[in-house]
Amino acid sequence: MFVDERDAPRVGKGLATILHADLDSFYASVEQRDDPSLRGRPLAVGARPTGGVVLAASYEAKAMGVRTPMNGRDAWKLCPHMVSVRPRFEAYTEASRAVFEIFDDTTPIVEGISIDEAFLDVGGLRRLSGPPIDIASRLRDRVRTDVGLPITVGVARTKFLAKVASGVGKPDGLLVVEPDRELEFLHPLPIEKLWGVGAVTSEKLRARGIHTVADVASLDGEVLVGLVGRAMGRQLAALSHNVDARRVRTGVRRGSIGSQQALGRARRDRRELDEVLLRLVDRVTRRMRNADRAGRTVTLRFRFDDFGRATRSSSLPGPTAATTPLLEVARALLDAAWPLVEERGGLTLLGFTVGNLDDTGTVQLALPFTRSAETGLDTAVDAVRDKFGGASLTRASTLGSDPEAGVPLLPD
DNA sequence: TCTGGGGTCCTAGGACCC
DNA sequence: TCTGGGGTCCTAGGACCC
Repeated sequence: MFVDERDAPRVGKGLATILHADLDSFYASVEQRDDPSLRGRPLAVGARPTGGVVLAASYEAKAMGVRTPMNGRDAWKLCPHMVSVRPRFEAYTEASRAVFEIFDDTTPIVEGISIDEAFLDVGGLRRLSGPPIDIASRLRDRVRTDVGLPITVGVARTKFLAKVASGVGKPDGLLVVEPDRELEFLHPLPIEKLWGVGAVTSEKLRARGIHTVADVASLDGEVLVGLVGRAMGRQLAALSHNVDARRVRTGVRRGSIGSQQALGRARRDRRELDEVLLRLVDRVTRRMRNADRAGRTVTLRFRFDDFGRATRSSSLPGPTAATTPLLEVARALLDAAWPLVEERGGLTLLGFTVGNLDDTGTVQLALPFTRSAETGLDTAVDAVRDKFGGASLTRASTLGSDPEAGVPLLPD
C-alpha cells in the first residue's frame, strides 16, 4: 500500500508527485530541541496542571492520551508526570521560516497550509532531483539536520491522499501511496479522515451507519447532498471516489487577518473592553501594514459567559490598513452589540478581524511624518498618483498617535 | 468542568439594481 | 396595482482545520 523502498512498483495512471510535509508535534518539538532536559519526556506546551489548554503535546505525552486542545486538568489526569512549558511563539515562527526555506529550496511549487505544514509539487523535478521518494527523503534529512526537527512526509498523486499519508506516517516517517493502490489505501479509512468531516458531520453520518470512506463511496450522491448540504456532499462524494483535482497553488494570500483575546470570567465594563479592543486593533493593523495588505470588512467576535458565540460585522467602502477608521468601525460595532453583551452576562472573549483583504497595490511610503508633515504626505501621494495613474490609490494617513482626536493610539 | 489563537469555506436571508 | 428572473453585495452564523 505504501512503501518506504526505492524499488517500489510504480504502476497506474499519473504519478505520485505531491508531497505533504508536516512537522511533528511542532511546538513541543521546538521546545525539546532547545532544551535537552525536555527530550524523551511527556511535555505540554501552553497548559499547566491547574488550567490552560494544551497547544501541543510531545509524542511521549500523546502516548498517554494527551491531545490538543485538551485542558490542563484533564491532561494531567492522564499524564501526571508531564512537564509544562510556556509557549514561545517567536521561536516557532523562526523555526517555521527555516523549514519553509528548505521547502522553497526543494521546489518552486510550495503551498503553505499553516505554520507547520505545506504541500510541495515535485512533478517537474525528476530529471533534476530524482524521483519524489528521494526528494522527500532528502527533505526530511535536511529539516532534521539543519533545523533539528522531525518531519513526516506523505507522497501521493493527489493532495488529499498525500495529506492522509503523512497523517498515517506520523511520527517522523515517510509514506508513499502508489497510484495503483489508492483505493485500497483510501476505502478502509474512517470518515473522519475526509477533509471537512468534523464532529458534527461525523455524528450525522455515523448515525446513518456510515463509518468508512468506502461507505461514503457507496452512497448515492443526492442522498449525500441531502444529508450534509450541497458543497459538503459533493466534496465528500468526490474524495470518497478518489477524485481530487486540486493543484498545489503558490502565492495564495490569506483573506483575513485577526486577533482575539480570552478575557477570563471577570466581568469587564465598557471602558476596559475598549482598551482590549484598542490593543487588538493596533496589533492587527500593524500586521496588515507589515504584510502590505488592506481590508474593508471588520468583524467582531464575541464569546459570552454561557459559552454562546456571536459575530458582528460591517464593511467600509474601500480597503484600508489605517488604525483610526478600523477602530471607529470596531467601536461602533461594540456599541451596537453592547445590549446583547449585557444580556448574556458579559464577554469571555473578544476578537477583531479584518477581512475582504485586498492587495493594496500600494507602495507603502514609510514616511516618518508628524501632523505638520501631513501636507508632505499629500504631496507624496499625488506624486505616486501622477506616476502610476493610481485609480484606486488609498491614502492611509493616521498611522501614529493622534492625541488631539482623543484616540490613544499605540506608537507605530 | 468548562478552553487558545490563528484561519477557511459555506449557507441563508435581505437589500438593491437591472 | 401587481408581478418575474438574475445577479451582486452585505451580514450573521456555523462547521471545520491546525
